[in-house]
Amino acid sequence: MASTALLWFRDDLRLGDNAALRAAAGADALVCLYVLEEEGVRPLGGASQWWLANSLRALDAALREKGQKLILRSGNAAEIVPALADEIGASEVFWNRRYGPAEKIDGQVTRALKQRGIEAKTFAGALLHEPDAIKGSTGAAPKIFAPFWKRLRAAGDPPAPIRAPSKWPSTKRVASDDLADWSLEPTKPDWAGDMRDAWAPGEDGARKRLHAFVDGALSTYADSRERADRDGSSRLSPHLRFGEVSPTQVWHAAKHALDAPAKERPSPASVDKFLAELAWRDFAHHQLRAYPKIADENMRDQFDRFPWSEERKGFTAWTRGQTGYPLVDAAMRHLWAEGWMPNRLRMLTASFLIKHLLSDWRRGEKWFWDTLVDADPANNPTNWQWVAGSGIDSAPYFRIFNPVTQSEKADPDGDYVRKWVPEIAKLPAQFLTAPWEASPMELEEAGVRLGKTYPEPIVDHKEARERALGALKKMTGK
DNA sequence: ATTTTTTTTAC
DNA sequence: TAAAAAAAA
Repeated sequence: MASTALLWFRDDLRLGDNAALRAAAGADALVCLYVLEEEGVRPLGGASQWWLANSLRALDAALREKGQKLILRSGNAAEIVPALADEIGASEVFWNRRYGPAEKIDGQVTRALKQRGIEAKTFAGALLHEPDAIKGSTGAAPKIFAPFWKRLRAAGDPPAPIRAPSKWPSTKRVASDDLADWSLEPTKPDWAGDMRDAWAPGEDGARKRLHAFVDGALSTYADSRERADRDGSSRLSPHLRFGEVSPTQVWHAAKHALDAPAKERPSPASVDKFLAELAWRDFAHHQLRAYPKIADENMRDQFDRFPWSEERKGFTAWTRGQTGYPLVDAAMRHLWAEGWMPNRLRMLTASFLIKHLLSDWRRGEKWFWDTLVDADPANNPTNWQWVAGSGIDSAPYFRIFNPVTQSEKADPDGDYVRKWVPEIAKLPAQFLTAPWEASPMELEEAGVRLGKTYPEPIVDHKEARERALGALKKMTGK
């Protein structure tokens, strides 16, 4: 009897290194499905929705070249997947495993399929190593990154990536939603223009980005990643978020760069740093799994009694890039325009919101969730709790970034600030980190009127720092 | 994955 | 006296 397989795509919108796909392609007929889930997973923010729409289009186009197409359905996956499996007469349903609260849905799907006599076949592919593979001396995954990273390294390289199937089964005609009806992309104000220029969602875009990075910025990654004025980041985060490239593919590509001739070879320190960043992604997924409410609850409950400021004006100024601290503002405007900012500036802007404005980290996390194209249910809350100090493994409460010092280090010539805060672009570089220090004459020559064309700092750094240290110290009870 | 203050060291 | 290192937050 001819077999039919259902392949359920989720956060793995790729054909390469896709174990579930490889296995499903062994059937006689194949149907590929994506479900816009309305239950059991965190609803996507605006920027991520834009990315998803483009990634789904890219995946559908790639599948059509193979005689397939991507079937779209929306609703509760626990009902949709078994129903579709029934509809097409599938004997097996394939997917790559995901981790965290979404596992509950997958369990429901598995049980519903079993009742119908259909087998769920699941595979690894979302992380470098599956959560259960990394264990500390207690048998649980280490809750601190350093030992986690040590264990992950000790586990060795993840298995080599596998290729997309070379032979494809036939497909079946199945009704699909129309992507346009999902309204994932902006219409009235089309705010995605800068995103279209900055990104190429989809597996091809991911592959090109990976190669560009491995052949380019990786060589100086350890230093360049700290610089806002250089393209030192890999910019792979949204591709990884939607699984257009697997962390395994990225890991092996970075390691492979060490085999290049000496002249083109990246420094081992840079490769190591980059691999550690990849490991942070695994670490965050472990954290999400251990703390399903990581986006809503402090991991350290002493933060439950911290008197966060409910004030709105400062928060709004932060979201709009109007704090009066040029590097903070540049980064927040960059985020709004391209749906992304480099890691160092995420730390700086998050620190500013939490420590300088005393805003609850959850407000900031939600803003990033809505505006980042790479908004990830594990990474985003993990990193916000890290900056807040409320995470199990996190920065100590007294770690407060100085926005001026950071500006001097990350953007010494002011190129990044000039790009995103053009109203002060004519100021000499020395004042682009702190325009309030320029004399009235220098401000006038640059066409800057503080408080009019560009804000005065909404808080004084020294005062804000002392205020935060006092409040945080009081919270700890010491 | 820091900043600021204090202390030490090196001219 | 200034830079570097250490300590404290």
